[in-house]
Amino acid sequence: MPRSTRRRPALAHPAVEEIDLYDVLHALSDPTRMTIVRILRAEPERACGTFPVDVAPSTLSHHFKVLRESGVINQREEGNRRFSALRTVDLERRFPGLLDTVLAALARNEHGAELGAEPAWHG
Amino acid sequence: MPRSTRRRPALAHPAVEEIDLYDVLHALSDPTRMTIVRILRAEPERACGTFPVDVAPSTLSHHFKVLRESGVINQREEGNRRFSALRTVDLERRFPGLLDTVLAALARNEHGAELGAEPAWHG
DNA sequence: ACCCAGTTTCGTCGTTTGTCGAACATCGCA
DNA sequence: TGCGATGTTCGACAAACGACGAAACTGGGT
Repeated sequence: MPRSTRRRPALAHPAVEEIDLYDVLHALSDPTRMTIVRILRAEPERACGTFPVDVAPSTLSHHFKVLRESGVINQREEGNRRFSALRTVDLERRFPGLLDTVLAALARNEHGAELGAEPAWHG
Repeated sequence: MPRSTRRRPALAHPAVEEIDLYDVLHALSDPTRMTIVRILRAEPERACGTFPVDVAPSTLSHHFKVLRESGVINQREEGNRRFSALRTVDLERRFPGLLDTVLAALARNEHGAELGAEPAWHG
């Protein structure tokens, strides 16, 4: 039977020129996915199951799919596991500075609310 | 009766420190809202009804609400009209470089797909 | 051959989103 | 006082989203 004959369908990744800004922004507008991205920036690659996010495996798989199809991450299969990596070069080519700026904003989003605000300001 | 006695409820705007990154990214992940933001960057202020977006007034009102409550725009009432303005200073204070980077990315998102791609590349 | 560990796919559920039309409110003007 | 212009609020609706569990698939041991 098509046991090892049938190849698993290749993982769909958009080409660099096809990465859509709205898809990227939507992908990044979810805390779980943003956590994945933040972790992924520190390491070149990481297996799916090793992310410290508190959701069911199927949910995690869904988030990886969103990230992959939006062009934010690249997924590579190795044996049983699936490794994910940030498409930093591609993203930088398509939308220069976007990833770094968003990740810098993320850092400010977390501990920035209480600290570091000058007196008061309207604008 | 409370005709001019009752004040209209003040428009809710988040304080600078309370602007949430996820709300901002979500607000910017919609084409209609992004159009509003792009137009608003060119002019200091603009009345709601004067935006060349092809949606019903109620839909437009909804989008303005999303933009306002996420902290992207400021709305000011003047007589009958409601004027909107980008909170560029606040956004720059909260998330430095974010707005400019996203708007630059938007320009590339539109005419960038066909042009300017070197041979080919995987990453 | 078997089973286990790692992941995805499928179906479902409740919530949110974007859209609209209709009704309501407010202001300025005749 | 009434009318028109400008916007909002209130349902309604389909589509998409995030979450889950159950089932299925894959590859590596035993």
